[in-house]
Amino acid sequence: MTESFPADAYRAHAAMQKLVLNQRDVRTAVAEATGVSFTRVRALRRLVDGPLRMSELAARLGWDKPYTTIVIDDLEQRGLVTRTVAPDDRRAKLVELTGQGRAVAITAIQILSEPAPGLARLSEDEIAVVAELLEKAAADEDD
Amino acid sequence: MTESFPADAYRAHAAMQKLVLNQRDVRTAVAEATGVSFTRVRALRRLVDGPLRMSELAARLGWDKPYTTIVIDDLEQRGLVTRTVAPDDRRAKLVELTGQGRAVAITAIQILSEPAPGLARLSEDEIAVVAELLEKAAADEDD
DNA sequence: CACAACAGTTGTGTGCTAACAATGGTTATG
DNA sequence: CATAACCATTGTTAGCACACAACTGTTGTG
Repeated sequence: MTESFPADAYRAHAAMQKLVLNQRDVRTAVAEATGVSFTRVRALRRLVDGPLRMSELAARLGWDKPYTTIVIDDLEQRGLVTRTVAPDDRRAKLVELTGQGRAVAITAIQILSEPAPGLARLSEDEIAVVAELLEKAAADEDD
Repeated sequence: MTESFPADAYRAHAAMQKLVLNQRDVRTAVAEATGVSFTRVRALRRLVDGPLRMSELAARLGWDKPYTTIVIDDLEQRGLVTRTVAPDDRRAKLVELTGQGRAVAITAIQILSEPAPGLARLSEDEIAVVAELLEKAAADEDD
């Protein structure tokens, strides 16, 4: 935490913030495009690789179980996920995307992965350099 | 909007998102460190360069006036800003940071400008290159 | 089979982020 | 000087993002 970065690190970080956080808040953009709040979209995104139990989902999203129930209730009512009893444990429920839910998740992913317009100011070679270096820096966890 | 970026732009963007959005949400970190919600801190940050009228502040933050009133009420009660009648127009109020309010704003700015830990994985020369290129890409508006 | 451990739900409550309509006081304009 | 335009506030309403306690039903264990 007290790593004492070189001044360029602060410049780079500030520039990244501008590029990533600029266009009137990504969360708002996702929510408007999908009609689902960003937090709920996070849940949908977690499910694209396959169904999860409520408790698994809660753990990965960092939510407590009651809150997860509320969110999934809402998504189920909207027809974006289904809840079925787990075959191996009647206590557990498997939450799974519907076709519609998958479509919403994909829309969100596309919006989130759309590069910041400012990157167009760089040449292809420059972008390649940036991509290379930043990927080295970001070898971490996920959202 | 349909600019068709090279694949590296997507890679760079994804890496930036990881770096910027990783550490358990900057907004939460700021709120916890200052005891003031991130949205309210935004108002404080707008005031570091000098007092503003309510309507000015509202316009710059993209809020409507009633909501701005609520936020400033709260900040005033906490002793972070003062409200005084504008000398040239008795309808208008000038909102100004107190010493304490300025301290909160500065704390927030420091947290927000702290580089992502992952950047430590790059050499000083690499960071310099990244800073150079990203600043070229981010020649835009503000928060 | 009693009982602890676990999965999920319900219920309650809090704070934040707004939006909109209506109102009162102040300034500019015809 | 009447009236429109403007500044800020109050009041109302609503959705969202959680947290915690208590409860039902299910599974595993001694």
